[in-house]
Amino acid sequence: MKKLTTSDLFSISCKFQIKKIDNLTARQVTFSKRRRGLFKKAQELSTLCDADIGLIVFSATGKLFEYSSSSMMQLIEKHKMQSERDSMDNPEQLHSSNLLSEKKTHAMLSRDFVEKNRELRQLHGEELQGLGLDDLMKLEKLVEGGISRVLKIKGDKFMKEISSLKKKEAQLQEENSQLKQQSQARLNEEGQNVIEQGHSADSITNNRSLVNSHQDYNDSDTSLKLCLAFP
Amino acid sequence: MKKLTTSDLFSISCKFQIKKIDNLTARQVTFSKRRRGLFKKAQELSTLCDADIGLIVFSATGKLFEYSSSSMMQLIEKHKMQSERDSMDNPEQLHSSNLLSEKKTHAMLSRDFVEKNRELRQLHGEELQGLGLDDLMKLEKLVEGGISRVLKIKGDKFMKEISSLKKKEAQLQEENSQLKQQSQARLNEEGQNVIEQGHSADSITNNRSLVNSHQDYNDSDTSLKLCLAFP
DNA sequence: AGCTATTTATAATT
DNA sequence: TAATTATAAATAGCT
Repeated sequence: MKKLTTSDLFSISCKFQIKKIDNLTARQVTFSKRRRGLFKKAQELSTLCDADIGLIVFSATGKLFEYSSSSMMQLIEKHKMQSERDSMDNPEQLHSSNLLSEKKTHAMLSRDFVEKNRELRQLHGEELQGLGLDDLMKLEKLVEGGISRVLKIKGDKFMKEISSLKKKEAQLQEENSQLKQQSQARLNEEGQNVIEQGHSADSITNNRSLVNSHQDYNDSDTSLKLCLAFP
Repeated sequence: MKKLTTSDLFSISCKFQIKKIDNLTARQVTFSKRRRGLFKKAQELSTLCDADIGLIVFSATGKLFEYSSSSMMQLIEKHKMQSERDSMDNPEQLHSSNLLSEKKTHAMLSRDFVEKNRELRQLHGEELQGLGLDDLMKLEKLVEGGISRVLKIKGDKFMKEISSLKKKEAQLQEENSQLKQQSQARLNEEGQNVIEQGHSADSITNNRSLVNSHQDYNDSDTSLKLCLAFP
């Protein structure tokens, strides 16, 4: 039996302290090894239990390592959605049914997509192992038969969502520019107003302070002109 | 020494097959155990090597489990940025005219999509005609090999575009509501103004018409109140 | 869920 | 960085 060292005695209850490794080299080596181990385990879990897994690791130096059993993007979207759904019991649930249904569609999409991908991978995986030609051909028919339908539906849904989003964007932009125009128009009318009734120092002062209180956004040019017009 | 069983012989090179566990119960148990293990290892790596780690696991049934050494949101943002930076070497890097590049992306996507579908259908068609087993298998490999890549890239692009659109939508909505607030605030101040200096019928009329010209959107309530306050 | 035999991961070392 | 090995940790198969 190996003799007991001080460090043995020190660490009887917990062999390896889990705390930041001081030595830089050791830390880097450990990072490398454990990272590989972690990724492997993630992959195993995903395969063994049919789980959808995403793993993002930033080294201390900021380098990115990532693994995902399907697509990181999808996974993140799915995660975002789940989070939102989980916090759906909170205030802003009155989210105009439009956005809601959109999210639903999107969620379903993600799920379908991930599932199909997994199905494909599984079939692919099984097929690579020792299957007979017959099985191979059966599988092939199965996969191929499904693919075009899946692709079509998936594509349609994506396109639908994208065009819906673009439409909404256009609407918002429209509304937005209207608001800006109106803002502008109002300022101009205020200017006219001042000119028309501006005969007492008092009213000028009033208007000036009114205008200035708004100059923290993009009409400030106009405001300035208005003010300077009255020496 | 323990005697060798059939299963021992079968699994000399690789003790545990990493493939989906058939038995549901066993799968669930393993999922539970390994998930815990994975999370623990993630946590350890994060602590030991000062890494920033995020781990997202969806069970086969869609239940979400997650771990992150800091904040999942931040991590995801960081990841997104990294990805963007990484793909900065590609065509659409002149992201200044955001919408333009987006349209380009979209167009390319559509084109890719249509093309791939056509390719698939063609292959499918060829294969249905009297090809030999060898050709069949070659084709299969070709198609299958390509599909996952295509699906992955396509999905990623779609997701990217969608989340970009959503982001833009959020921004617009934000800007929009700010504009509305400002509009509101100004109307209120105008109201005050009217009260303070409102001694001539002229000025009232002026203000009223000004207000009315804006009532085609949601401040109309306030506008009405303002108007009615002066019989 | 808890136990144990066994496999796997990994810290230390070269 | 890559092997090697002794040891710790994880976990599959049971109960």
